[in-house]
Amino acid sequence: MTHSDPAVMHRAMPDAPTAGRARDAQQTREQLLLAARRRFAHDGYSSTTVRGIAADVGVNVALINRYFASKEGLFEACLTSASAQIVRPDEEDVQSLDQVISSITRRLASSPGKDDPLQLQLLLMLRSSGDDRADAIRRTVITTLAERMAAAAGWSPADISTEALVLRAQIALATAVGVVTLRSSTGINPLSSAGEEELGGAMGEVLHLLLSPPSPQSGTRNP
Amino acid sequence: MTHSDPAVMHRAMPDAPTAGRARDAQQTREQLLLAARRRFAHDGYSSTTVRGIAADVGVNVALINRYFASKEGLFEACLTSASAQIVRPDEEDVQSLDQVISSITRRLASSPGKDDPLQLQLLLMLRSSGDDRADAIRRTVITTLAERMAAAAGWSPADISTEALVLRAQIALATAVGVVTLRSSTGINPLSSAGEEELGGAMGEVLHLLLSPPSPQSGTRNP
DNA sequence: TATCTAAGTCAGCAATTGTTTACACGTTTG
DNA sequence: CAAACGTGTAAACAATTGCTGACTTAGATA
Repeated sequence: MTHSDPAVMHRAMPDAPTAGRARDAQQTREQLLLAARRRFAHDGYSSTTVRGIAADVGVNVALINRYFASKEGLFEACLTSASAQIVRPDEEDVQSLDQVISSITRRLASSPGKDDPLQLQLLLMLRSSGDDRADAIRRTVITTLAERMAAAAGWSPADISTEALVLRAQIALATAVGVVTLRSSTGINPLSSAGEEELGGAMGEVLHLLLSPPSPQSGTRNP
Repeated sequence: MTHSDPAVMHRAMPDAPTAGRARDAQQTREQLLLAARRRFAHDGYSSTTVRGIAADVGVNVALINRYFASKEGLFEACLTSASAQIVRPDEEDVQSLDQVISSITRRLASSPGKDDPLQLQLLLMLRSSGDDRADAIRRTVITTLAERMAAAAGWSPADISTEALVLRAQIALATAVGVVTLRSSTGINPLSSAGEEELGGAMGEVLHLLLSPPSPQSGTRNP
């Protein structure tokens, strides 16, 4: 069980060679954040080592503790960073249902690789470090994401008759989570090799079924 | 190849001293297996420590290496054990679709706790130790499980026209995986606190949509 | 140019973890 | 009963991990 170098499995070269300055704290900080997010999302918290992250970027391990105080702090920074991207304030307004669904299906089926932002962030939100504060962030993001989907489906906190949509939105989100998980964790086929055509089609059906208002003739049925 | 007793009761508390003999290797072996499966499924591979497992059972750590050679061996034993239960040979024949769906929804919505066999095994199949052999087992189990669902939906390896059902079955399985993951990992509501009524209802809709043959008017589709 | 601050490196510590070896206890059997 | 074997324990080893303090170097400034 002697692993040679775990770093080579993830990255071949240091991150974006954005040659600005030779010593740019801001840049290496973001490089560390990027590498950490990838490793945390893909390998989980405890399997990820700070030495591995530092090696990905090509800097010394001590920088992680300098910039993020601890491994836990780096993980939390990853969560808040991903949170800020996944639930953008400028999209606070309710999107249309078809918009939301097509966005999810498209970004979900884009590529089995883990470098798609949405897929990476979804995976990241499933990882737990055991820390209470980090877990709170994860819960908030997941809940907010589901509520946004529910809102697009017609849910309103005031209207009690639409309350069931929150649960249905969370199930819809769970479907996306499950698909991403199965595709990234186990590379089973045909799920992992499915293109946007097949996967997006079936996913669209499911999302429409769950989120479309329970009125007659709902959604597209595509056999 | 030691078959575990099918009538084994899952205990909620860490280790109930089933009074048989003071020193029963077979029994402590199974206790270790049980405790390991819980910890691996809930915490993942690398977060789980052999000392913790041994402490759950109340024995010395060295016994793990004695009975399972290594932590990796214990994990593999958990996988094969769960595999033997989740894909039982006596259910090799194709079940009816409604049977499969109701079974999944019922066992999935039973309890948010992680001690339900199906939920525990699904979580276990998502955990990776990095070992190739263990990953192969995981893939086989997931694939077989999805193919069983697809077969219940009418898939036949010979009939090329039913090929799409495999992908749809894997998406259905992904939904179950996602629900279990979200319920166990993040305790978000209302998903985590949803009873068999609400959760089973929506899950049944999704599974029927994905697995019902695309013929006219299939099943109940109205919430 | 000389200097000062920030950016980064280096070596090592303390704790944890998987694993092994030697030993003790209890059960069976001659 | 006593030897023999199986079951379990205790202590320690080697490797890894997160983290720290002292040191070095690059880049800006006076």
